[in-house]
Amino acid sequence: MDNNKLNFIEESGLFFEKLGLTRMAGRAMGFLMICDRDAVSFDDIQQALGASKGSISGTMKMLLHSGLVDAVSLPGDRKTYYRISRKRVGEMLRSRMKLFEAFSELLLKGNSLKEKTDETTEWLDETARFYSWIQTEIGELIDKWEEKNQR
Amino acid sequence: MDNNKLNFIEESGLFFEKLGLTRMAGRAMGFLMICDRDAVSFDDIQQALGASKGSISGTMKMLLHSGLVDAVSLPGDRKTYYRISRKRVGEMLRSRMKLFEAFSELLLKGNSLKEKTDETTEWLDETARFYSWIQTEIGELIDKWEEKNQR
DNA sequence: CATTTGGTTCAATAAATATTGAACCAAATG
DNA sequence: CATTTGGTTCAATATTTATTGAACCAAATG
Repeated sequence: MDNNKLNFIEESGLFFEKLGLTRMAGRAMGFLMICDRDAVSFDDIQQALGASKGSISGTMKMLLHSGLVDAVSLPGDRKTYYRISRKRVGEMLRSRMKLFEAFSELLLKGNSLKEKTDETTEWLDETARFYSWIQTEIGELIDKWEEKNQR
Repeated sequence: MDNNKLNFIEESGLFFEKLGLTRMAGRAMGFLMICDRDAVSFDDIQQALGASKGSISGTMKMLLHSGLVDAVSLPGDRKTYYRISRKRVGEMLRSRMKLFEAFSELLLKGNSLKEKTDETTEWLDETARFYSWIQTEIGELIDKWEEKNQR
């Protein structure tokens, strides 16, 4: 494969690793992005990434589970093909928003354990309100985008 | 220490671990949140978390570097004290927005490597525009919050 | 019903990361 | 200027996580 493409795949690996996926999953995403094939088989991916079957099997399962990738099957073909999920663009971010709500809750729980009222109390409270608020607002932004970019 | 507090500290450890910090750094954040002391010394933290000096040293350095924690010094006292950063609430999120811009750029780079125009091309383009757009919008939301919650 | 295909599973291993603990250092104190 | 304090540094170790590869399995094919 073209060297630029190989570099891109590695770059993608490192990027998704920063988001908490494995490097291999990030590579697979990178490959799916640029491979110029509509549906990519297990074998194609294994070849392209030069990894073991076991590793690809685990990787694709986690990408499917996380919703980043869809499986596609074709009639008269036992292989499973993979492609980047075609669900609405904001879905990925929407699911990340759950973390914000969880953060907000953690902060409130922290506050409830405090025995003194001080500047930290205030910080905990404001930060909790901030994350809870902005998570809702971001949800609305996502809706707005999706309405405008209707399928 | 109270058992609820110890549990909270562990919970905080796990939460921040999900965000990509170390568990120990998350524990330190948890402790700083609920310790009911304005300034907490290295030694206090080490005691509370039952870890080695080396581990606490590295942990506090990374929390300082990431901007989550501030160092405080007191006149006539050589110790360094630590507390949760008092910078504006949205700063933490604002810095995360750089990831969105980076994601957008990764997607565009991917697109530039494609040789065919297909549904993936479209996805890459729309998703890149989405993340770039929403990152700006979120920046504005943060501004709005900070204006309303003026210090 | 034997063989091939398209994987999955899992124990072993490799690689990456976090933690310890001892040695060390600079600044403050006696 | 010797000692104490408040750490830092770093090699060794422990822990966690990812990857391999061989054994395995079910469904499709011959």
